[in-house]
Parts: sequence; structure tokens; C-alpha cells
Amino acid sequence: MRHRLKDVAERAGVSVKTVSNVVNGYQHVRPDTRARVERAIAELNYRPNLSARSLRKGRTGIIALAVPELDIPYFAELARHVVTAAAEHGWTVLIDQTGGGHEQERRAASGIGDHLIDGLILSPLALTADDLASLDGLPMVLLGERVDHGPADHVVVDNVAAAREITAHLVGLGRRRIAAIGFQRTPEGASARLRLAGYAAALADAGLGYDERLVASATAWHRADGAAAMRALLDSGVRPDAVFCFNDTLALGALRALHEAGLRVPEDVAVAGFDDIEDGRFSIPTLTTVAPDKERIGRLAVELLAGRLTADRDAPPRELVAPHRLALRESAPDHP
Amino acid sequence: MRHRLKDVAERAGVSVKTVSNVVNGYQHVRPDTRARVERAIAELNYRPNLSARSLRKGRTGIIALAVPELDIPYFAELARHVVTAAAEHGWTVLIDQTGGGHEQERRAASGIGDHLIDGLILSPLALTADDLASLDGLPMVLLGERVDHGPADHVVVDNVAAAREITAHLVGLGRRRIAAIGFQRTPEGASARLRLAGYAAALADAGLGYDERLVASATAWHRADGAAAMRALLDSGVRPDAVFCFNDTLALGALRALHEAGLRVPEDVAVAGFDDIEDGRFSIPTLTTVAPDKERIGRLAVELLAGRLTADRDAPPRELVAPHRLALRESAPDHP
DNA sequence: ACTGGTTTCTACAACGTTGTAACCAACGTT
DNA sequence: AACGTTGGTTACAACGTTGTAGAAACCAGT
Repeated sequence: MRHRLKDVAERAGVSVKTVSNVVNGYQHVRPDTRARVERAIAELNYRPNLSARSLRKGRTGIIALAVPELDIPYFAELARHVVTAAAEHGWTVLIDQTGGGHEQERRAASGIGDHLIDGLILSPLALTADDLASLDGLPMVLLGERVDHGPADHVVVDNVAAAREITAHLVGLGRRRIAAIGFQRTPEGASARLRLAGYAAALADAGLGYDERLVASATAWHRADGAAAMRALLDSGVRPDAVFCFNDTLALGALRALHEAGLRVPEDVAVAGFDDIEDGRFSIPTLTTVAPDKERIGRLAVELLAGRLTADRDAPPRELVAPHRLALRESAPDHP
Repeated sequence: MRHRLKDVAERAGVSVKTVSNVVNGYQHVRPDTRARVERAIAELNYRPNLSARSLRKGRTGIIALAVPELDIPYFAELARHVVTAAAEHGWTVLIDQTGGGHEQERRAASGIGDHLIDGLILSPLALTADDLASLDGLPMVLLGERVDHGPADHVVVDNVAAAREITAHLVGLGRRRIAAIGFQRTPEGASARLRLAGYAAALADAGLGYDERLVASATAWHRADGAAAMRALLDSGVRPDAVFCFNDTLALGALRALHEAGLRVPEDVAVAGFDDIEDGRFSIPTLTTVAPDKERIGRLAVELLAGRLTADRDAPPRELVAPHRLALRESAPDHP
């Protein structure tokens, strides 16, 4: 049922290579030859065999996007943008879930399907600079935190600045006991550390002391963890009047815990998140958050990868900063 | 930097095929030969070239999962389960977003990367039986609605029964003016039609009339559509005391619209959804919903595909029904 | 030593594609 | 008329792997 170049060639009465030339849009083919070949292709419903093509060319036309979890909305939204941007380059995107595990990220980085992908866009949680250094040269772009100036391109948002801005916004609302949810002591917590730094900086800017008891950690960044952390804060008796959660799912969990505790948002406690996921626009109350430009992040990542794949294979690693803005909604509104 | 079987063979002092045998776990290789080859493999960090392997074997080891949108949480969650189940069969899953468009689904079904994937799990919105019939034989499993007994395997949930049960639950709460959100007149609305049928059946069971004005349509099934439909219902003056939304994101949007209208859930209006996405466990209020066994759906789909790929290539198409249950939460609680 | 069977290994071809080099024909230029 | 140039086409080899067939070595059991 599947036909090959040879079948098309026989039917069109030309050589195999001529058919190949037609398929690949080679210029110098006589119009009537081209027409004959195209008719044969259509009649046989010929489709090129990509395995053979990529064996021959050394390229597959597939890039991989490896994210910790697809059912974290931020990554799902990001995936859509990467797929869109990649499509413009004629690439198919293989989406891989690493689960955030160290070993799985290593596997992803070391080539997933082995020679199956031309490049990788990786959103690492657990990968270290050593890991990266030990990998043979699969062109790679990292999203999120830089892995200590590892040897790969990066697309980042300015986590410190963003966290500082949104914390400052809470300060501007007159809040004084501002908690933070999402700290992680583990090596995976690179983003957490940066966001905490921004939070602390904003407090210092405002002349507010940094109170360790207001900082709650969260192993993962799911809704359940946010709810648990919020409950812990409330139980500990440190009566916060605002919370900055290090991502939106944490914040949605916190909203839930506050609701269960009978506290009003934003009147009693203002809540802010990070990521600007779709849910936050419809939650009750809607969620104030840092909105990274995900579309831009996806596009920049694809373009960096495109660069690696064509021109500057051994250019020094670049780091691009994607813009962000604050999305002020009900949970911590524009003015007090 | 990339090595081939030949390089390993030379280093180990054996033939290329022997290395291939070692790599593929062939039994009859002398232990010391095997050890020598394995050392050479490790020293060279050899990785098989999957393009070459699949050209030779006619199999790639990749299956594709094509869903309308990844940032609809239901599909993201489903994707995770499919990936997990596929991994147990040694398959890599290429995740593809069709956008729900007719043409894109056709493209996905007709082979995405062309010879690149061994099989396809497709969650179609717009595909018709004619489309399927016209496709050459890529092994395929369809999720969700059957496409009018098309020639492919299916994994479904019993939409009519599930919708009937959850509507009956609303009836059981004493609600009498039960609205439905999510109807679609387009060909894409197969699920919508089944769920509407279940809704209507439950009303009939309870001796309640079917009132067309209580049925709101929604082009897509996003939060924004749910909110808009809910607002339209409220504005139309048909004062519903319950709403069955055809999926959870619609329901979350409806919750939002009810909140903005100053109505209490469930006191004034009970709300039920369909899908049991993570969000619904943390929304305010938490969401009563139909919980299809997504883990099972993913697993069944992979196993049907496995069957197609090995034994029964031309067996008659099978349809498997995945179980579902009701998850009763605050938005339409257990008892009135 | 001879048989038949198994284990261990190898040479070769083939999977379907494209890059290379080479060919012929037609053309315009000297 | 000889020349180079370009357009259009083709034969061939190669990409890295594995299936096939078979050779060589080994092992009993006579």
C-alpha cells in the first residue's frame, strides 16, 4: 500500500532522482516532466519515508520540547507556543514529559530517541551544569533558570525583578505582613530561590523586615501544595495580610485554603501568583499575577535553536530575557 | 562525535553484526565477547541511530497522540496517562495539537511525519467517517466519540449514561429548572449531542419537561465560553436553579459568571461539569463532575493500538468503554 | 574419526532516500 | 566550427542498521 520513489518513477517514466527532485522542489525540472511526476505522486498517494530521508540527510525535522509536567497549565500553554513557532520553521515538535526528575532530564538531554531529534528545548528542574557539560553536542536551548552558566542557550524571564515588582505591588496596597509560598531548599529550586530573592528585595526596599516565619516551602508547585502551605501559615499564627505565591497553581491552592479558613481575598489577605495561566482569569477571585510573555519565550527558544542548527553551531551560549508584566486582578487589585 | 556500529565493532574486534546482536540482546553471544562489545559501547558512548534502525525495520517505535488542544486540562491529563502507558510498551509518544480543525485532523490521521509513527491515538473533533475511510492503513485508535462506526478502534466513555446520571443527581437535589451549557450544532459537536441526549433523558425520567431556552450553546469549550453562556442564560431571564456544563472548563467559566451575577453556588444555582480536571478540586466552590477514568482510557487506547501493531492487523474494529463515576463536591453536593 | 546438532560469529544485501558527478542537448559566443 | 554555459536528467553510492544465510568452531554420542 505504501509506495516508494521507485514506484512513482516507473509510473511517470523518469528516474528515481527526478522524482526526488520534484518532491524537494528542485528548480530545474521541465514543467511537463514535473506535471507528469506530480500526477503519478497524486495517483499513488506517495508519501516520502522520513526515516530514509533523515538517515540520508542526518536531520529528522523533529525537535523535542521536554517539560516537567504537561498538566501544569503553564507548561501546556508554553508547549502550544513552541509548537506554533516551530511549525513556522517546518519542524515537528515531540513533546516529552520529564517529571522533573534528574535522571529523566538527563535522558531527555542526552537525546531522547537518539538521533531522532535535531534539537531540544528543555525546561529543566533538576539538571546541573555538570550534567550539561557531560552531554555530547545535541543542540539545546534551556528555558527558565540558567544552569549556572552551562554551555547552552537560555531563554529566561527576569525572576528577581518580576518577583520584586509584584511584591512591591502588595506593599503598595498597604500590606505589611507579606508571606511567600513556594520556597524549595532542593537543587531543583532555582526559580524558587530567585523569586524569593526578589521578594526579599522588595521588602527591603519598603523598609519591611524579612521574617522567616512568613516564608512557606512547597515540595512541588501544585494546587495541593499551595493549599497545604497556606494552611500551615494560617495555623502557625503569623496572620499574613498578603501572600506572594511563586506560581499560579500554588496561588489557586492558597485561595482555596483561605476560603476554607473563612478569610476574604483580597480584603483580609491579598494573593499574587506567577505565570498568568488561563485559570487565574476565571478563578474566584481572579488572580493577580506576573505575566511572562509565553508566546515570546516559545518563539525565542525556537529561534535560538534554529540558530544552533544552521549557522553558529559553536557560537558562545546566549541568554535572552523575555519580557513580563504584572496582571492586576481581583486577588490583589490595582488600588487598595 | 557520533559513533556507529562499525566504530564499536572495530574497537571490540568483532563484526558489525555481532555488535548489533549485543545491542539487541541476542542470546547466543559468548559472555566475554559480549563484555568486550559492551565495554567498547560504553567507551565510545555509542547510541544507535534510530532513523537507520527504523528504515531497516519498518518501525519507528513512536506513536502519536493527537489532541485538539493541550492547554485544555483534560487533554493534558490524558496525555500524561497515554505517555505512561506507552512507555511500558517501549514507545515514545509524539504529542500533536490539531487545534480541532478538520484539515489538521486529517493531516494527523494521514500520518503526521509520514512513516514516522507506527500508530496514532487521535481524539477527533471534526473528523468524519468518510475521512477515515479515505486513509491508508495507519493503525489508529480514536478517543471520545465514535465517528459513526468508522473503521477504527475506539475508546469511549458512555456519554449518554454519564450525562444522565449527573443530571439525575441535580434532579435529586430538588432542582427543577436545570440548564445545560455546551451544545454545539456543528459536526464537531458529537460529544455535545450525546451529553445533551443524556441530559434530556434524565429530565424525562424525572417527568421534567425539556425547555429549549435552558440549553445554551458554546462554540468552543473554554472557560470564556462557559462564562458567556452562563451570562446569556441569566440575561435571558430563565432563572435556572442548576446547570450541567458539558465539560469542566465550561463549568469553571459558569461559576465565574454566577459569582459576578451575585448568585450563590450551590444555594441559588447548583453546577456540575464533566471531565474531573484537577482545577475542579480546588475551585471555589469545588466542582461536582463526571469523572471518567482517564488512566484507564489512556491505557486501553495504548493496548488497542498495541493489538493493531502486532497480532490482529485486520481484525474488525473494537470499541471499549472506559468506566466513569460521579465526583460530588461543593457545587452540587451529596445531599440538598 | 565421523555424525549431527548446537553455539557463535560473519559477509552481504536491503530498507528508501538524496548528494555527487556525469552525461546529453540546446544555446549563444567567439 | 569550436567553445563554454546552462538546463534537464540520470546512474551510482552512501547514510547506519538488521535479516538471511551460511561458515566455523565446538560439543556430544557413537
